[in-house]
Amino acid sequence: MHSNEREELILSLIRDKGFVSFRDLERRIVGSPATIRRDLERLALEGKLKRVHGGAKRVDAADMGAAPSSLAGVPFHENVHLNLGEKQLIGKAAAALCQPGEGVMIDGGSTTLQMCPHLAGLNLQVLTNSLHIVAALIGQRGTRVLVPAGAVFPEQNIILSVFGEDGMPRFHAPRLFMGAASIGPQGLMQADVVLVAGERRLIERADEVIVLADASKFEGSSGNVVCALEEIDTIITDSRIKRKAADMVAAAGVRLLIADQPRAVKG
Amino acid sequence: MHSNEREELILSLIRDKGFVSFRDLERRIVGSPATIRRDLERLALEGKLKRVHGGAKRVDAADMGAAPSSLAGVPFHENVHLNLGEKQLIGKAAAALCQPGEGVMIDGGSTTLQMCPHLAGLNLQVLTNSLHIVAALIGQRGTRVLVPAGAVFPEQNIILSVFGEDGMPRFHAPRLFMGAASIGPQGLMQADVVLVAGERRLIERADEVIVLADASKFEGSSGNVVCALEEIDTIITDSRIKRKAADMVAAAGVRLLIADQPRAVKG
DNA sequence: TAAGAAACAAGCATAAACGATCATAATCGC
DNA sequence: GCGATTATGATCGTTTATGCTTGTTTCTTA
Repeated sequence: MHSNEREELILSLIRDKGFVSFRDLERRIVGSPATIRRDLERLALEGKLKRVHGGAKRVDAADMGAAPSSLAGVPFHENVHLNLGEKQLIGKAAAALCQPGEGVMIDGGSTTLQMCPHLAGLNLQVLTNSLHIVAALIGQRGTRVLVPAGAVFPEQNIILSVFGEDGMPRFHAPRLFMGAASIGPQGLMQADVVLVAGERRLIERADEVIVLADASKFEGSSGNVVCALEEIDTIITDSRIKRKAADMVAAAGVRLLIADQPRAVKG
Repeated sequence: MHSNEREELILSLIRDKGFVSFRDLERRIVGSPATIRRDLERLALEGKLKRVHGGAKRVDAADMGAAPSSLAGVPFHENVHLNLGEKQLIGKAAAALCQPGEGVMIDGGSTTLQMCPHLAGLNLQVLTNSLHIVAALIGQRGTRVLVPAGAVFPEQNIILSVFGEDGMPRFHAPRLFMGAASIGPQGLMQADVVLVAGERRLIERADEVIVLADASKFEGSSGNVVCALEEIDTIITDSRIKRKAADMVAAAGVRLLIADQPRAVKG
């Protein structure tokens, strides 16, 4: 029985009843409990199900960090579902890098979005140009949200300054958290050219640039270069990153954090 | 029987009847009383039900604490439904005052919000500090949304500049559309003092100040004065406005438009 | 108001489920 | 083919869910 078959079976069972017990899977699947667990783990990381003690269940909106605010009424990209579990772990690891009370910048993206739930209570001042991030942070106890001046770009749901200035002349932060469409030898890339200008400005204002990118981001390489690898200080990814990619990153002097293996720090 | 099944059963019973007795759950659930208690405890912690002696019941508004925006008078989401018909007419009349292609400013509020649907296709550039307005205009064909720099105030859902400047130094518009908590001899008033500073700044940037206020706004007079009647150029209201209020407005030299009787322009 | 019954909370024991680690087999890429 | 990577199976210590017991609180009713 191949992993494809198992995966299909598991997901179809969950689709039908919303939940499968581990014992049920043990009966239906030829294979050791360990294999089943690994299947569940993988599928959970991809955001296709949610693991619970004794089995697994369907993912619902509450698991995706959907913001209650009306701003979140803007349809999210399918991207949010992709590798959801990994993004949640990466987001949590990124949030752990924030010092209580400091100011940070958070760029828009489905991965950086997963930082937000973990920022409550840190009393941060968060500058972001992403309305998705604003919606996720709004109403969070102790978190102050700052936005630059500019025009709202509805497709990306971000604010970009239209005059030369953006009303945040003196803002500087110890840390900037960024997403990425892909990361390759050329550097960090975004699929959308509109994003680039805004991100360049954020980079200039940060002491440390931290990039949140799950392992899949190291595969393709299409897009517009935002910055070279050398400009990045830290990349947070997951353990499925290929050795080759990890070597490339290390060669550029970038610190690499593996979110799902907190102790394993390569580079 | 797994915790998911139990959870689903409990919540569905509560959804249907508003209450489940503990004995009822004991009969339906295979498991010890302790397990059921723990389920109820957990669900109550998640806010999905409210525990009462002998069972559990649906959570209602009284259990959820004061709504966050209720600090500023009537909560926004309730306010939206109040006098909705009049507000829609007033909003439509206000939108009719906009010239295609021009830049306008729209202050936050449940009445100004009703302008938004009628602005599509006018190719306006709208500066607003209200995230509610942003959400309503976003994705609208031909409308460009501008926001000032600043901190997001979650209770009012608006952006207020925190540094001296707001990144819109050269912005000036022929028209500003404002809401109001009440209008009296002292002038235009808002229930929330936080709103005042932001609105003052908008007023300074406008050639013409247009206030959207249904007739009920002329009754009470509690709040903080934003500007005197003389600073207002136009008020759009509905035909239920009292003669006395209309006279007061006219005496201040304000143009009064009646939204539900387009031809009747008093003053 | 006081006694009895029901409901409840807290602590403890146990078995199932879990995560981590290592070893082995299958697969892939050069 | 050979090394590297990946998938699988087995083991072990830890965590979690559940059930039971005990003592306390709350409701009922006489």
